Amino acid sequence: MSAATVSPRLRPPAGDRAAILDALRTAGYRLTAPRQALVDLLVGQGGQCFTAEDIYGQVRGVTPRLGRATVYRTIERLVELSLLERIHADGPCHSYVLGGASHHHHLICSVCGRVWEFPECALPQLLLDLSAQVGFSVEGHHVEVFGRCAACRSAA
Amino acid sequence: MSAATVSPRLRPPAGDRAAILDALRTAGYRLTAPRQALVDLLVGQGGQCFTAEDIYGQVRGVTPRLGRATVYRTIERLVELSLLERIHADGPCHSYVLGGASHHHHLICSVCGRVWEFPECALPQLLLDLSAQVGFSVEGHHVEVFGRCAACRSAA
DNA sequence: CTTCGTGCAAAACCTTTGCAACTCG
DNA sequence: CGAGTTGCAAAGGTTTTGCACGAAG
Repeated sequence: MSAATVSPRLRPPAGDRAAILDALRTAGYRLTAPRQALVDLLVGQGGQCFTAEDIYGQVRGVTPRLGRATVYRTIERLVELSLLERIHADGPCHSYVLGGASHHHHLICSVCGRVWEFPECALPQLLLDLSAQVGFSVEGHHVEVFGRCAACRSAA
Repeated sequence: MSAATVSPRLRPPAGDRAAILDALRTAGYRLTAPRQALVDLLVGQGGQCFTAEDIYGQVRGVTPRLGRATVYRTIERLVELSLLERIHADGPCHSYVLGGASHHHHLICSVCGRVWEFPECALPQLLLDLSAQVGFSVEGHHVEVFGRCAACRSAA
């Protein structure tokens, strides 16, 4: 990949354990052991997207007593705080990626599931103009681009 | 709404009962009574998005003997034929809208759930350029804009 | 201490599947 | 008729909830 020459550039998804725990504490949530274990796991996903059930499966190997409900509740909390972003990929219900704090969009590899973020909002003015035409007040938007990343293309 | 002056314009989602039945037949599927009842219901959604369970709930009042499995199987078939489009809105799993045959994007009212389609692909060249930078081969993309439609704004 | 969080288990959902009966073409 | 469809019921999966115990601040 030679992405370094043009801007805006792509950057790897954020996954800062300390920052996440900090945000949790700041929001008034307790820093419990299960939450820390889960944050560790999430950071360990390396920017790939995952489902709640994925995480539950993985956590069983590390902290077997950690319950399914805690996984779901923690994920929900992180989404509320925009530390985790729910992405709307196909498949068994919701997937998530780390690092939803800043506004951005996704580039999703259909082979390996890895996600890249667009650090800038690339929504064209055109869409906003069209929305205004029908009296629409835009509250948010979501852009997903699907394709094959370089690694998966060369592997084929 | 005064959308008529600028192009590309918005158009209401397609919902042509005859065309759908025709497409089903052309694809080699039988035109059974349950399928026709379901198509009627889908057309009757008036461009709003819905879940499979929504449809099942509604069909019970009209054709009580029509089973849940038939609803799910019919929806799947229509999606395969691009007569129905799976949209990735939040909420209890998958939602759908009628009229996925042409490439377009969605404008979704967060209050009433009504969906407008962008008849043209408005994905900015920028995103494609960025994708190319990281060696990504783009296979598809999906754009959703959330907001409040004119009717829901004036109702507030 | 008091409140918030956890684990467990069960419940609630949504979706898919197996199979005998049925019906469109 | 015969292949494709349907209904029913049950299974499979995911997500949510209730509650008593436990831990954090």
